[in-house]
Amino acid sequence: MTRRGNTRAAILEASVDLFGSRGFAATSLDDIAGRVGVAKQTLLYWFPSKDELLDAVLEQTALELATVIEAAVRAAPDDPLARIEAVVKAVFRPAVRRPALLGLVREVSRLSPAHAEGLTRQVQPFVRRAIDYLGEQMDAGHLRRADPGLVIALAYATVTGIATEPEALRAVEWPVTATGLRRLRGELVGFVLAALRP
Amino acid sequence: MTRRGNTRAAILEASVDLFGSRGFAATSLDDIAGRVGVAKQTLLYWFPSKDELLDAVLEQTALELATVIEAAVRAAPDDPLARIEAVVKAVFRPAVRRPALLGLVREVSRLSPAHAEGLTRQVQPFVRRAIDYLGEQMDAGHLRRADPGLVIALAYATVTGIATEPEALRAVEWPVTATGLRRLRGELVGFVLAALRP
DNA sequence: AGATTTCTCTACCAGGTGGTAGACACGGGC
DNA sequence: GCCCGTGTCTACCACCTGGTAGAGAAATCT
Repeated sequence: MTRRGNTRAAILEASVDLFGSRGFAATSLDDIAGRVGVAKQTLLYWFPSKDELLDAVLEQTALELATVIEAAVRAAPDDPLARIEAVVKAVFRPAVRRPALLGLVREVSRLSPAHAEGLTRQVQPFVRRAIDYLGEQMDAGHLRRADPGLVIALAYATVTGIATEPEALRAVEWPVTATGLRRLRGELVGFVLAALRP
Repeated sequence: MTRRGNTRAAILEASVDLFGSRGFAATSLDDIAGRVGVAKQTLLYWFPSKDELLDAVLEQTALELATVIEAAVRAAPDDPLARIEAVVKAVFRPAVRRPALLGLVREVSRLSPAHAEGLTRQVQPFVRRAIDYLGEQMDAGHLRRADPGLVIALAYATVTGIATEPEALRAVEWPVTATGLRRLRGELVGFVLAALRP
């Protein structure tokens, strides 16, 4: 049929969803192929092995998230709290629309160090810049004094955790509806900002 | 050889470690058996299937954590912030000693709803009590006004996230040494308390 | 002592896994 | 018209998975 050039993209998208929700090991190539509507061997034509498919998926995910975050930072005013709020909100949107995205990032800790390192290296410059920025703002008294690196890790853990663990929300009987999620976003921002305010 | 009655316990312990670190699907019965030093069929003697093994593992984990938390709450003074600090510290210890413990709790979101529900039901009374307590303390002005249920979920996400994602710490170049972890604990407590202080 | 229960093992199986080999269809360049 | 590269397929394989059947050793009971 000589599909349009989007087979590869469709495979990547389905892979993000399945790897991110069920986990890498729990997802078979047949699962992905089935969802895309293509034979397994077509996957192996585009990506020589499951491992390399994973690499590509991780890279694309990191890119997507980086783009979203970068745009949010650029659009926000200079105030650090406003910027942090913008980033949290920016990450929240894709997290809700496509929960598997952050789920995949989390999956990284379960994978081989080799895969993890790739993603780590990719976010490295962002982290570096964020640490510097937070450090300055703390020195200026605009943020609570703390270790900037850890603050990033903690905020990341909070946002990612709440977005990827629907069971935690069910446990506190939180309604997973549109309005419920909007309120959740508000509370999430409130929580993180309160943790960082001087 | 008629081992002492601890074969079952050894299987459970190894299962927590492996399910919690690699994930349920990525762990085979042979992996567990190998670590315990026993044949795979011995596992299937003690637990009729991999699924029921998982159930037992989840139940035991919930019990362990509940015990630790209960003890911490009981020992802490009546002040809500002091109690929260005590709980965070109490959870931090086992989380560092045995990272897979919390990793397993997190794995729940990837499993079938049936397994998740079991654990949810088990923590239900705790959550209920915690929500009531936080609500009262917020009314009394001892804590920042927010939705008590969500605050619990958020604090849980923060603690679990930071404890189960070594990659996040590596990304911000945090030293995973004894003193590094002690400082981490301090920053974690500081973060959560700052988020909850009125 | 003999029978029974408890615990662990070896041997095996059906089904699913990631991956290989190679055929077939299509389109563009000559 | 012919060839060649691209993209997709069917057929197949070696291996690993969870799980079954049943035997054997040791302790416990009678």
